[in-house]
Formats: sequence, structure tokens, C-alpha cells
Amino acid sequence: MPVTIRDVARASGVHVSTVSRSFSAPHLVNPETRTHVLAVAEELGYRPNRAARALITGRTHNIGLIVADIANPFFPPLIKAAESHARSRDYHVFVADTSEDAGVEEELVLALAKQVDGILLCSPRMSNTQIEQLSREVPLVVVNRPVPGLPAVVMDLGQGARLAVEHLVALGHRSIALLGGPRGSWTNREIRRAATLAARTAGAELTVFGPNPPTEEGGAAQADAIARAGATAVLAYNDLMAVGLIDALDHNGVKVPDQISVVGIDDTALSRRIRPMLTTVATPTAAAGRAAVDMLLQHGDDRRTTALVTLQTELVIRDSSGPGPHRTAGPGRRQGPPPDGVALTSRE
Amino acid sequence: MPVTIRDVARASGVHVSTVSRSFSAPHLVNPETRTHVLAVAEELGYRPNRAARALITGRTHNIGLIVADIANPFFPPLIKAAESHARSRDYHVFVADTSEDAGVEEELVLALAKQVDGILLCSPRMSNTQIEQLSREVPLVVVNRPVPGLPAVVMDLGQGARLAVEHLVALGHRSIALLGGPRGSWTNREIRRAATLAARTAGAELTVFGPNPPTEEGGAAQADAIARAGATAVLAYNDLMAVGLIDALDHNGVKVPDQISVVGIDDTALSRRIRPMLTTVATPTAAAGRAAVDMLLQHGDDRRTTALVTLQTELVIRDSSGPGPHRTAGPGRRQGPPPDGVALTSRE
DNA sequence: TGGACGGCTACAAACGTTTGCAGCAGAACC
DNA sequence: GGTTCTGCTGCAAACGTTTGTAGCCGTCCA
Repeated sequence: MPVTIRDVARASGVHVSTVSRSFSAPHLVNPETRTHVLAVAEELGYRPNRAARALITGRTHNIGLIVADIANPFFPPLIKAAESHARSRDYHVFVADTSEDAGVEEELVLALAKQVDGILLCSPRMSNTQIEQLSREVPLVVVNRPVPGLPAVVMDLGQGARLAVEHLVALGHRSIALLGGPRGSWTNREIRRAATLAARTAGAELTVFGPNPPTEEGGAAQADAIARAGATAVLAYNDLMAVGLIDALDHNGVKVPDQISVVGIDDTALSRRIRPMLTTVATPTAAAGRAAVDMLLQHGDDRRTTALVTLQTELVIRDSSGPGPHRTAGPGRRQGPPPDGVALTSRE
Repeated sequence: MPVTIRDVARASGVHVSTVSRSFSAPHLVNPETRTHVLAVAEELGYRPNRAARALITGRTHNIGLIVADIANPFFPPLIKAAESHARSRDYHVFVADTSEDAGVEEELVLALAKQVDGILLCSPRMSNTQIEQLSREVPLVVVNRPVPGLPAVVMDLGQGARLAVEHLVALGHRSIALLGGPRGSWTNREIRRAATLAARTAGAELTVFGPNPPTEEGGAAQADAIARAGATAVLAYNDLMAVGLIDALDHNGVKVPDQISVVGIDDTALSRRIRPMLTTVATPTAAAGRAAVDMLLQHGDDRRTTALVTLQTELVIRDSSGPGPHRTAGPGRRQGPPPDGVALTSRE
């Protein structure tokens, strides 16, 4: 016995269409009538049925948000920001988790397609062509990967990786390991590309270890290989892997940063919580969530015109990176980007 | 130009009702007809419009999941488990975040009410009467709080707090601080009740510091007061606060566990990542998420009969708790519950 | 051989909205 | 005083499904 628009119409002595317009087209109805209708609706506790509305208007006022792994600390701030931003625009958010599986990803997009006005696809593992294909079923905004012809929000991790490598080289490291992320990740390729270039430019050697699952275990698993290879510094695909690596190194008696420097990526909450505090590349995840929602909601051609939003990253220097064997006189290692607090707040 | 049931009907030469039944009531349609219809539907890429289905059946096949703070590491595993479990039963999940605000909480329940078949209300900050009132609008399952007459899933944190206090007393602590959580949290009251009782029973003194926001800052803020009060051990409302506290103590030159022991609650991923690794009360969050979904989906009277599910907690002893001043001969502090790995997997 | 029945399908109403169109009153204009 | 216009409201169709009912045809049993 939920109260419908008809109940409100009856109780306020007007036609349903007038009630409808009182809500969705106020300028078409007499102000007096409208306030009366709204009062009655309020009293009856009327809430429009969005399914019915969706049926006729074709717009659900829902959006989908698909991530690889909710439990990965990179995503919650993004989800939180996207959800809250969407809600402020009267949209609700379906959240789904693919468990890093491209198949599940596709399935989820298809399953959600008819139920949402668009989908935020975060860090997809599918191929570009698959994504393009799906974008014909439902509007898509891709996060953390540029897909030709589709609106996307990416972090400039090329720059981030370059900053990280330059930082390590400046500290005196010449043999750097890149702890790679998952296969299929654009971010991973981008980091690899930029890090390789930066290392070559700076005259350092960079070795890639991977691909690996983007988890602590993935990082830990490469600890031996990296130590054995004689690298004195590591750039990890993300904070989680950096943490796993540091732990495994520590377990093997290798001290960070004394013997090996480790730099993470993402600046998740985790990076300030572990010891040594993690030097890492900060990515503006909350801003990315909001930007993606904005792109999705400004429908039509606009979406094409602002097709790619690139957000800046920055290096946050903490305690997990220290002097390397080739250290020359130079700036103190604490110099560089502003201290944590400032960096973190100013990024917003 | 999305393909509807009518397109399928036309293309396969049958009536729409036959198409509909081919999907939702297979036994009512001739097997041959059905396979043909399904083939045509597949070929056309037909996906039933859930809004339309919801309109007529009254069931949306969506559920709402409302949490206090997505970024709090306690919630992601719960969300993940709930989402995946719901999806396996062909339900999709709206996730929303209240920012620990009771007002937003109510608003969200109402906003979601018409759009879902039920809502999982996690760690609500509202009053019981408010919750009961809302449950007349939409089926509710409460997590982390028992509400009379409503189905609920709770963790036995009374037991957890007791175990923690007994552990600390066994280590020789007689002056214990309880780092309280947020006002309005049932869990907080429960912990307080059980810890107080356990301390009294064991002949120890327990002082409550709080309420506090359930964040690192909330924990850090009480570090001075706790140290000044001369407590030698602390039981914190959650891991996040424990971490903040440990950090602040460390910053003041107070060593954990040498000078003060700290025990957390929740066993979030964080607790194994920080140093010292956190002794904490493990809560089965993933199991809670699944149980809550199950309770919600077994509609009708059943929901009443299994109105309260209580999940067991257990103490996971790690490195943040150590001997206190009144240590007597006794079991080594490493004894007790099984080691991490076992405890963590067996809990599932 | 007639009737009952069972298996299958078509018909049409309904779900709760939105929205183009028509109608109506009064104001404004000439 | 007629016409046009404006502001408001009612009417009814439509959105894409589900589902109760009725109809058809063939089979079975007596």
C-alpha cells in the first residue's frame, strides 16, 4: 500500500498530471496549487516511483561504478567521492566489483546497462575494442585509461613515474627495479614507458619485474628476485605492492630505505600508516571520482568535446626512499614537494 | 533504439507474453518455442528492462547498502562480500555513505526505499525508534546493532572485548584505558559494558576516554590524556583509532608495547600492515555481509524467525600487546588463539 | 463418439509515471 | 464586443514488462 501519485491527486483534488508537474515542471502550475499539492504529498509521505519515471523518461537517475577490487585501498576514496557527488546531483550509484576479471567486467556492464544512465568503468582490464563495443550499449566513462573516442579520466602517471625515477636517481640510485602491475592495465604500461624513458635519460638502468597481481602478495613475491638482481631502488605499481615488498624485504633482513629504497604509487591512506612511511606518487582519486561523474552527467556532444581529463600527480617524499650508492653532493633528500599535510590538502 | 520484448516477439513470431514466459516461467511454454525465442533474443541482444519488470512485479532486484564511511577500512570487505553475494542471487547493490551522519542516514533510506527491495543498514547512528519507523517504509536488515523486532546481524563484541581485557590482565595490566568510539554506536556501548565488567571481574581498573570520532585523529587526540592517566594498556574502539593512538604515543616517545599495550578491534587489513602488528579482535565482516544479504532476501515471516544473527569474534594476538607491570608467572604471551593465518582462514 | 482435460498460446489489463494536446477561463488588444 | 493570447488544468497515450483469463487443439478415457 505505498502511496502513489494518484493518491496525492485524489487527496488534493487535482489531476495526476498536475501533481506530476508540481514536481517536475513547477513553472507550468499555479503556485498556490503547487504548494497545496506539495503539502498534501508531504503529509502523505509520497515519494515518486523512480522505476515508473525511468520507464517513461528513459532516464533512471542511477549510475554504475565498476571497480576491480573494492578492498584495494585505492578505490574507496574514489567510490566515496563519486557516490557523494552523484547524490548531490540526485543520482544513485550501483557499485560492483570485478575481482580483477575482464570477463566479469563485461558481464557487469551488460547487466547494469539497462538500469543506469551510464557507467564509470574504473581501471578496466578489458581490451579497448571490447570497451568500445560496450559503449554502444550504454554511455561509459573510463577512469584510469584513455580509450579513443570515449570520455576518460586519467591520472598523469607518466609524470608521476618520471618524478619518482628522477627522485631516486638524484638520491644516487643507478640500478632501479620496476615492480610491474597487472597485465591489461594501461596505467601499468604508462608507468613502464615513462619510467624507462626517465631512467635512460638520467643514465640509470631500469629492470622490469612483472607483470604481477596488484596486491601485497604480488609485491612480496618479487622481493627475492629484486634483491638478487642487485637493484638499490624500486618503483612499485601501487602502494599495496610496495608495502608487500617492504615487508618481504624486511623479513629477509633487507632494510628499507637503508639498503633498498622503495617508492609506491597512489598515496593511499596506507602509505602514511606504515613504517617507514612510504614515499609515493599521489593520485587525486577523489577528484577523479567527481570528474568522472561530471563527465557522465553532461550528456550528449559535450561528452565528446571534453573527452579526456588528465589529473596531475605529485611525488610525496617520505621515509622509504634514501641515499643510494652513487650519491653525490646535492639537495637534502627532504627537499622537493611540500610536506605531507600541505601536499595532501592542497591537492583537493 | 534498445531492443524490447516486442522486438523479440515480432522476430520470433510469437506473442510478447510467450517471450516473457520463456524467461520467467519456462515450464509454461513449449520447449521448442522456448529455445527458438531464446535464440532470437540472444541474437538481438535483448535484455529485459528491469524498471518495467519492477513496475509490475513490485520487486526491483536491487538492494541498498548504507555505511557510515566507505573509506573506513572496516567496510570495504563487507561491501565486497555483500555485493558479490547479492550478485550471485541476481541482485544489484546501491552503495551509499552517510559520513557518520544520522540525518543523512535517514534521508538515504527514504531516498532508496522505493528503488530497492530492502536495505542493509550498517552501523547505524540513528536511534532505535527512528530505525523502527523507517522499517515501515522498506524492509531493513541492521548490521552491527540489534534493533528489537528487526532482523539484524551483529558481531559478538562483548565477547571480543572480554577476551581483550582478559588478555591484557593476564599480561599484568591493572590500569586499562578504553578508547571509546562515536556516540550513538551500539557496538561502542557493548564494548564498554563488557570491558567494564571483565575488568571489574579480573580486579583491574578501566577508564573510559571518549566518545571520539572513530578515526585515526580520534585515537591520536586521546594519546596525551591516556598517557597522563597512567594507563598501561588500551583497548580501542577500532583498529583505525588504535593506529592513530600508537602513532601519537610514538610521537611522544612512548613505546608500544613496551610502555603501553594497545589492542584494536576489527582486524582490518591495516592491522597486519603496521608495526608493531596490531593485537586486535577479529570480526567476520565478509560473513556479516553475506548473512545480511541472506536475511534480507528470505522475505516474509522467515525474516522474523531468524531475527538476530550473532557472529563470533576472536582475539588475534600480535605485537602491540606486551607484559604489564603486574606480570606474574604465566603462559607466554604468544599463547592463546591460533596464529594469524589459521585464525583468519578458519573464521570463514 | 462425446466430454473432459492438458498443454500451449494469445489477449489485454495493469503497474506509476510523464507529456503532447486540448480545453477553458480570463486578460489584453483592436 | 469580438479575437487572440496567456496561464493553468485535465485527458489519455505511452513506456516495457508480467500475469490472469480465455481460447484452441489434440489426447485420453469412458
